[in-house]
Amino acid sequence: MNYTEFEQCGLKRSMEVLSGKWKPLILHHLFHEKEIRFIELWRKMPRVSKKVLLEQLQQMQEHRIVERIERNDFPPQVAYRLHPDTKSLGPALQMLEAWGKSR
Amino acid sequence: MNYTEFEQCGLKRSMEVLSGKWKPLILHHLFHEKEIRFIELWRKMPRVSKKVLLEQLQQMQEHRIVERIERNDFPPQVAYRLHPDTKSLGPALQMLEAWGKSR
DNA sequence: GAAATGGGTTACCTGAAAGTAAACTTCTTT
DNA sequence: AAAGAAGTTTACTTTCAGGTAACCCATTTC
Repeated sequence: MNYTEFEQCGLKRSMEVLSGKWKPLILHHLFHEKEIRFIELWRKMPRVSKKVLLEQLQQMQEHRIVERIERNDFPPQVAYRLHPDTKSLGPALQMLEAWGKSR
Repeated sequence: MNYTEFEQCGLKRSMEVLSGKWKPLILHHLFHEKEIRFIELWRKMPRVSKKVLLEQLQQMQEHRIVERIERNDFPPQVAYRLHPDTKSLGPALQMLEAWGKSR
């Protein structure tokens, strides 16, 4: 019995980085908007606190799911967009979206 | 701002029922084996306790991800297989599997 | 009749995820 | 100078998924 199978399952690894209470919604928005400011995203998701939203985004950044773009304008302007690696997930996520809707 | 969007996001709904520490691995096995006994599944995943494995399976049953088949033989024989509704997820999950492996 | 089997239950514990609330920073507007 | 905006941080609390360990039940085999 090889225990490494545990770590090798690609599905598990994918799900790990995609799951989190607010991540699917973030992905949903980013797939539709291509780039969105932090504050805008927050306005679209008024039930999360800024803190938690930020945490989710930071984790997604570490996992290379999203990219953070900072323009040192004033007022501070930070935007998020999908990381290029994530774009190939589009079709899979669309299927999940449709499947989730139809139940 | 409509809060119901929160509940309507299909991606969120999908992820909710698919995520859980051991569910991706369970899915992985069920997609490969079509039907598998509880004890067999447990042997393939020796790092989960029976209790937790059972919990995951029960949740997946409630969510109509898997089906439970009971044969009242002796010793008790219970098997799990994918629920028909889940089979259409095959392609999406394969993509996630591949994506997860390639990083 | 003792032990093993397969599926499941019970009771209890722990850590990480998520929530709440407030404050900080740097600049702009009034 | 006061107030507000955008992004972030700090500190503290609550919740719950998952973990451990032991036990139950019906039958079979030794």
